[in-house]
Amino acid sequence: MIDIRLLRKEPDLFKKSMKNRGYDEGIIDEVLTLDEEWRKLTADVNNLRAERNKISKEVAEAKKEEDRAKVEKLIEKGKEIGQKIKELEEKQRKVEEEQRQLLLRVPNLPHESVPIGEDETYNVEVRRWGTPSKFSFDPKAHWDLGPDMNLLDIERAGKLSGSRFVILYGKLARLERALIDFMLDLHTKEHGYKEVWVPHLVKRETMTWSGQLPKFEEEAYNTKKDDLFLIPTAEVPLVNLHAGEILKEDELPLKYVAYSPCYRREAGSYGKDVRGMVRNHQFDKVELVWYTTPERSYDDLEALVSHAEEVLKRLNLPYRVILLSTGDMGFTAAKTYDIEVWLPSYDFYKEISSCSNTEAFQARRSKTRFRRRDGKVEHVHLLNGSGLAVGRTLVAIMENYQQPDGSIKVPEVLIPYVGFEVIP
RNA sequence: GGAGGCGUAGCCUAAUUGGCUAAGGCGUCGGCCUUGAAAGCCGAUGGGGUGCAAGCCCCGUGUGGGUUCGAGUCCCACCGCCUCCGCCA
Repeated sequence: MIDIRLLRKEPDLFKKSMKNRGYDEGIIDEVLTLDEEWRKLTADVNNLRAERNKISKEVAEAKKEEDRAKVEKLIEKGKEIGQKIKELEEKQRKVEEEQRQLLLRVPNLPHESVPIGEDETYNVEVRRWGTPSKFSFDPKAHWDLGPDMNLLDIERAGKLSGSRFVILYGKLARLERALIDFMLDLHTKEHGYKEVWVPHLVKRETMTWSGQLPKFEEEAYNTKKDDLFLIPTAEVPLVNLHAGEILKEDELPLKYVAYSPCYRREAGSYGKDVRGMVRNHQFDKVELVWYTTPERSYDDLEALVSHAEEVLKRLNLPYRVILLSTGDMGFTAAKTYDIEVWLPSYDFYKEISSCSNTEAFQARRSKTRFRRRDGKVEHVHLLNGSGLAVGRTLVAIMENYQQPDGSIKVPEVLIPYVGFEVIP
């Protein structure tokens, strides 16, 4: 949710933002019109309520004086005002709800450091690490490597669940589990995160607070009977952990890490990444979330990105970091870095982590605030990032660590976790 | 799933048969005092509207409705927590 007061003061800022993101900017004027109406109604209702409060007091006084005629007269007047209030309140509620529905569809304001452009071609590469793997032989894609050794089963997954699901067996399944463990260990032991185990089903409000709803309902799996949603990322439970709470400035920043499966319908991605396990309806992810203050949130974002990068460095996987342009950024983000890992099957870099500062956008929706040392209460800034997408990390290892004989070497740091050095 | 109980501000706790400003304590912040601190004293400590401002007004007792001139208090629904029973990996 954007700040309505800032919108009143600087509507052009938001119109520009909408345009830069490729949204319809007309919604801003609609919101402002409704806002004006709302303020007028609010003033009117408030005045009437003040009058009613006055009458109520007079009734109490008249009763004490046992002036029955006066009591009758006042009650009559009070009834009249009450009726008027009811009418105006109903109007006000309607306008308010209408405005809320519009506001929930306005994306976050991009930070000034974000490149302006309509799509990913305006993204800016920030840095590269490592050099793309070179092979003395013709490297295979993971969708050939896995099935060849009978460890990745896409056909049977299709039988059970349809397209965009996979089954892993034996050493590959073990490697997936080891990656989760390795990432959690790194972030908790070396980067100071607190491990959290979260629910995978959440309420509609929870999805709304973190920004997935109402705009992206098509993207989420929903259990009709209870109106619960399967989380598309652990970001959802993590950024709502302190909804409605007032945190202390001294306890910030709070750094959380959670492993969870992620469930996504991938409704708008037909024909994209159809082979293998790069884009599945269910995948594992280790997610990093920060609760922090406005003064330091952008420095903290850099730290968060470096924590995600560290995973790739330890695994010795080549990657690059991209600063997303306004047109390519997600709805809730003010600024986003993507980390892309080198995938031989794509002969290019592929997204493996997305790290964003949402500033107060999500916190405003979930009413997550903190009390400053001087007593002032303010919304926290919320950061989130993958550290990393586990399935894609597995893919990257398979493809980058493959050997001429078709086997896959296990990255050094993972050997203690899995207890073997080569797959199969 | 069934029965009962509970939900007040950052925290803890009050509020007559519905009636003046939700009382009090703790914590936090600011000020006075002090060489510094503690103690003590004074003030502030949820959201919104309006106004250049001082200020004025409204809302806020888990959430949403209802009854009433007037609701923390009465009624309904929902959410959450606790206790017990049932079921269950």
